[in-house]
Amino acid sequence: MNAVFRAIADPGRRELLDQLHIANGQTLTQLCQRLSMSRQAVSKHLGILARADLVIPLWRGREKLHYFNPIPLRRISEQWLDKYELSSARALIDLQRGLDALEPKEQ
Amino acid sequence: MNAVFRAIADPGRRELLDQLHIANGQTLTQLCQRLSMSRQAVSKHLGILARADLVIPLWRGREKLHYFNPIPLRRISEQWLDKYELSSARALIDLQRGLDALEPKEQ
DNA sequence: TTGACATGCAACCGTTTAGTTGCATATTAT
DNA sequence: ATAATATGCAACTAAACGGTTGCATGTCAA
Repeated sequence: MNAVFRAIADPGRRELLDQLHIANGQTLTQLCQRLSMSRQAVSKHLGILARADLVIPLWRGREKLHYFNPIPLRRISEQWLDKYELSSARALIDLQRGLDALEPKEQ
Repeated sequence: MNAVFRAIADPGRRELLDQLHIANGQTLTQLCQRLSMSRQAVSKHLGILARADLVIPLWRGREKLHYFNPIPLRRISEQWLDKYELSSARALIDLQRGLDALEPKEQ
């Protein structure tokens, strides 16, 4: 799961996911036409996304079509984010208590 | 929002969030006792988490209590993850189509 | 079969990152 | 007042990262 977190940490790679979200199954050349990144840069980013399973490449002759895979993001959501989401009210109450114990002088 | 993505990209910082999730409002010294990280390392990580608003520090005398703030994660969830979640079925169909157009020979 | 096209690979460079070490500051307790 | 405690700050190092350049490989089309 760490590979996914690292992969989505870069704005360029998130932009890349957005592109595939708009039009799935694009080639490397198509992607770098829209993204004002060099081919090599895009290629490296796609490699990182593929290693994180966020992108699945399919060879079609000399072209490599890139497909977005939503499963890793769902795992992040269910196995990580939700844990904090469920107790977020509790966390905010804790914070409020901390503030209450501190602020009386500042009134 | 980029600061949040970068903040949660590091496993040590995610561990730190987990600690605060278990017990909110801990001090720097308490946190590095449980985490087998040096004090300076934890301190730097807390700085990054605080700059991303994931942690809110409150001074109490010479102690600094650290509170987890769930709001940025909720924003990630609602303004970023959900976009992909909603169209995840579509993405999987696209991928299946790509596979179908390729695999007949491999049967 | 040859030239154009799509991509990969490897070396390199500058910057950022995570982490350490050493010292400084401020607060509490004796 | 002084010693112990809690934290901050600055400089430094090693590794990772994002990006570029140059060349190699494989596929299609004339």
